[in-house]
Amino acid sequence: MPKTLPLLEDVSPICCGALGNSATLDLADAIALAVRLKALADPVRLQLLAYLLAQPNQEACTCDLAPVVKLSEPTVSHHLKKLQASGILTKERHGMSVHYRVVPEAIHAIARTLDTGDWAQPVLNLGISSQS
Amino acid sequence: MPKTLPLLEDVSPICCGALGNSATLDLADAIALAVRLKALADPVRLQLLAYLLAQPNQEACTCDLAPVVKLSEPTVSHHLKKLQASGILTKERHGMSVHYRVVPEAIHAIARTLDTGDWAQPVLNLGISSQS
DNA sequence: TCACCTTCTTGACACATATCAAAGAGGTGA
DNA sequence: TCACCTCTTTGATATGTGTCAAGAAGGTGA
Repeated sequence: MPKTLPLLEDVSPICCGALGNSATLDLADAIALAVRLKALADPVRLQLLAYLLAQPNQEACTCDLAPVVKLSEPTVSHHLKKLQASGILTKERHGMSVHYRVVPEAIHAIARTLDTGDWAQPVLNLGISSQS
Repeated sequence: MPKTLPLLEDVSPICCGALGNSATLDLADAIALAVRLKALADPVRLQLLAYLLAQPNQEACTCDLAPVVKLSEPTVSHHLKKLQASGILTKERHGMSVHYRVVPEAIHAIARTLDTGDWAQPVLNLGISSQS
């Protein structure tokens, strides 16, 4: 304890309102929302989503997506897995290839959550599965 | 070149539609949106925002905010700086203390961008200043 | 000027994440 | 079975990020 000042817990601040510590967002809820936002908060993943949204069925396979973002297929696979784990994409095998499809409700749910400020809401029960 | 297979650029995929590479989201726009989402995509910053939104004027000073998230003041200052740099908060000196205030339009703009899928839009001209 | 308060910056550290090459896994078709 | 295709996992590396202690910066009041 090298300081002579009291610890943070021992003294109440003088400066402002000293508002009654009304924590309005539980840490668990904050983490749940942050995980979904973090899945979106990457330029590569946004580009992948934009491309998928522009497709007729909002779906495409990995080999089509890699050229879109000009990255290696393992890297794209990593990003797709992350989006799928957050419930923003679903995946489905079609013969040799795997089709990823956008779940628009997932994106809308995140947008609505941000818009209304109801951040303690469950956002939408998106399963948050690890992978298929 | 240890592989005998042709490079990705040399061969067109056979699997799916071989859709004409219609890049729908420019990399610069993707980065711009990702920066804003990344500012939101942190549990601590979400808790800080939720607390600020619950205050009468949607503002508070640093010394009030540190206890809310139970972190040191330098750490909270770092998070507030990040939110301010993304245009989500504004800062203002009041005597000794500094008041941070939410810019609701900034959050609404991000939500609307996600909701409409117009990700190449400028989101809102939030200045994205480094700091004051 | 001095003591004090609030806030920010710096430096250091641990941890998370983006990326690729290489190899493995799962499927198709001869 | 074998060759081939698509996709994923693993291992390694580089970069980014959250955190704190220590000290500096900016302001107040005596």
